[in-house]
Amino acid sequence: MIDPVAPDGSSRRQRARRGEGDRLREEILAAAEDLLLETGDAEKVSIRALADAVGVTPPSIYLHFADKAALLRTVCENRFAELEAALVEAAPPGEAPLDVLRRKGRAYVRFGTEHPEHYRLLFMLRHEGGFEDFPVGAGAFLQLVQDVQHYMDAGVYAPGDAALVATSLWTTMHGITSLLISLPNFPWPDVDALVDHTMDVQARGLAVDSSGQGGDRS
Amino acid sequence: MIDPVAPDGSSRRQRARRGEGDRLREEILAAAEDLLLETGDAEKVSIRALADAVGVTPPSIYLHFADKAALLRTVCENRFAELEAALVEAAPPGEAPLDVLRRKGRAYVRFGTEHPEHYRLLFMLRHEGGFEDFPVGAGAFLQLVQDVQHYMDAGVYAPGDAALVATSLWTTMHGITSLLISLPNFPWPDVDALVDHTMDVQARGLAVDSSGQGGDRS
DNA sequence: TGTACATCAGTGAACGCGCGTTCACTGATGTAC
DNA sequence: TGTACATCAGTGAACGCGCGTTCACTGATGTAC
Repeated sequence: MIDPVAPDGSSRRQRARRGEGDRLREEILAAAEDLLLETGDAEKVSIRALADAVGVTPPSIYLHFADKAALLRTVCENRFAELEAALVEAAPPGEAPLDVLRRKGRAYVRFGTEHPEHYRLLFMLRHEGGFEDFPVGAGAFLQLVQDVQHYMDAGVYAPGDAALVATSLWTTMHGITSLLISLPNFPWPDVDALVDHTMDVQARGLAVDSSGQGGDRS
Repeated sequence: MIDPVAPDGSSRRQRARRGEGDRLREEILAAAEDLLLETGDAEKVSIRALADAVGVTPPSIYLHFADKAALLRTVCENRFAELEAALVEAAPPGEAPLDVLRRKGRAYVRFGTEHPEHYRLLFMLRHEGGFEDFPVGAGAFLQLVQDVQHYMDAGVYAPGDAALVATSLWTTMHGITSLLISLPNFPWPDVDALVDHTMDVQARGLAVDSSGQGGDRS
C-alpha cells in the first residue's frame, strides 16, 4: 500500500467506491464554497484549484459537471436557497410589518457581508437570463411582492404597484450590501444603523399616513 | 514608402513626432473607454487588445503607464470626473430639494446604464482603498453630505446624521443602477418610474412632516 | 471458493489560448556644427 | 547647405503563467459463472 500523498505534499483523496461516485460531486461543491470564502475572489475558483482542493485531477471534475458554467450555476442555486431560507427565518410570521422590513433588511445585508463572494456571484456579475435562470431567487422575490401587496391591502402601506414597491425595496437592500462588498474601506457608518435608517425611511415613505397624496404618483 | 497596413489587415498607427509622445497616452485611454463600451466586458480590456485598438504593439503601452493597474486607475479617475459633472449638471442651483433628489437620482442611474462597464469598474469591483483612492468620487460624496445638511438646516429634512442620510441615499441609487447592470433581463418596471418612486419614498421618509418622531432613531 | 470479466472512478499528459511583462533593438526625427 | 549624431517613439520576439478542456488510459471494485 502506498501512502496517498503526492510527491509535492498535497494529499490525494481516497477513491470513492462503486456507486458512490456522486460523493465527489458534493465534495467539489463544498470546495467551491470554501474557496469563495477563503480567497474572497470568484476568479480564483478555477477547475484546477477545485481539483486540487478536493485532492483529485482536473479532468475528474468533468465526470460530474458538463463544464465550469454548469458548476457555478449549481453553486449559485445552492446559495440562493440559503439566502431565501435566511430571509424566511429572519421574520417569523405574525410580526408587525415595519419590524418585518427591518429584520429582512438586516438578514439580507448580513448574508451578503458574511458571504461576499457568494453574493458577488449571485448579484454582482452579469447574468443574461431573466427569472427562469434563478427559480429559487424568483420565488423569494415573488414572496416579497406578496408581502407588499398584503400590507397594502391591510392599509399599512399606501396603495400602489406592489411589484414596483417590492423592486424598490430589493434594490435598496442590494445597494447597501453590494457597496459594502465593493468598497470595504469606505468610511461606512455602523452597518446596522445604516440598514435600520434606510428601512425606516422607506417604511415611513410607504406608510399611508406619510403624505396626503396616497402612494406614488406613477 | 510602405503602406502602413499589417499583413493581417489591422491598421498600423502613424508614429508620433518627437515631443508628441503623450498623444499615444490619450489614444490609449480613449481606446479603453471605447473597448469598455463596445465589448461590455471589463475583462476584455487587456493590454494586447488596447495596443491592437490603437494600432501599436503591446510594449508601447508601458511607455505611458507603469502597468495595467495604473492604466485602469486613470480610466476610473476620468469616469469619476464625468459622473460628478453629470450630477452637478443635473440639478441647477436654486431648485426645490425634492426635485434635486429626483434629478440627481435619475442622472446617476442614467450614467450607470449608459456606461455599464465603466460603472462596474468604479463601483462593482472590489476596491481596497478608502476615500483617498478616489479623490474625485470623495468630492461628489461630500457634496451630497453638504446638500443633505443644508436641507436639514433649512427644515426640509428632519434633523439627523447628514453623513448617514447621504450614505443611505447613495446606496439606494447604487442599488438600482448596479442591479440593472447585473440582471438586465430581470422583469424590471420602467426605470424612470422606479427611480422616481424610490426617490419619492426616500424624500417623504426624510421630510420633517413625515412622522412625529423627528428624524431617525439611531 | 476461485477466477474471468465488465464497470466505473478516476489519472496523466497534452492541446491551444490569451494574458502581463521584459528586453534588446531599430529607425525616423530633430539638432549641432 | 550638408552631415554626423543624440534622442525618442516605438518594434519584435520571447518569458512564464494559469486557464478550460479533451483524450486515451488504468486499475480497483464488484459480479457472474
